[in-house]
Amino acid sequence: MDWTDETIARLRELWSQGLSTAEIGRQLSITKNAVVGKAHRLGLPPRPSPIRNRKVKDGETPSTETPRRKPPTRKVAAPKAEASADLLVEKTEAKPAAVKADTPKSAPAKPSPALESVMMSPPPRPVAAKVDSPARVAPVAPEPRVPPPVRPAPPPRFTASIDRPARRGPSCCWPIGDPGTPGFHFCGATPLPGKPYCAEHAAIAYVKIRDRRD
DNA sequence: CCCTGATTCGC
DNA sequence: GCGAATCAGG
Repeated sequence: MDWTDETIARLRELWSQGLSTAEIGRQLSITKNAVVGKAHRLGLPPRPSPIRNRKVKDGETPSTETPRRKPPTRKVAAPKAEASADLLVEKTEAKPAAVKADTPKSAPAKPSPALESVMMSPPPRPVAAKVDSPARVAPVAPEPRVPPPVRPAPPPRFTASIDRPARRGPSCCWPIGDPGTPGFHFCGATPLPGKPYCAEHAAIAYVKIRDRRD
């Protein structure tokens, strides 16, 4: 994976948006492992893990709770046939679980799974018109759809850090270019009141399905 | 089983 | 530094 500043920026963006690692990976055409790994290396704020923290309480009794970690049976690649009889099994290195005090980070309000699903799942990309469903005529919907892949969610409290347009305040988040190609950016124009897109892109975004009159 | 993120560790 | 393999919880 070529982690250019561009891709990293997008990773951070998607990560901050609360997308799942798998979802980010799909958009970046990489595996979720790569996403998570890179995110950690970048020091991105960890998001609520599905698994419980091995220990959140500092005053726990290690008597019964021993960091029983399964011996990592790495078998990623065929090991070299260097079998030195000298080195025997004797390196039983027990690694105590890191008992670092959890950082008091206030939990960011993350969008509901259902909500983010509804705004992420069916993304007929306005960009990179890839046709995977030939039968995409018009599912019936009296209300304006939100096809753009990027979330129309309100901008997070992060005024900086992420690749927000230079100008502050609301900006059109219509994606310009294909997410995954250099030069990708958001429109950034002044959006319509109450809309995440500018007038130009809102017209595209909120396409009326009832275009077809039969 | 599916999903999720976290961690490890060979490369 | 990278990420597949693996772990582990829901």
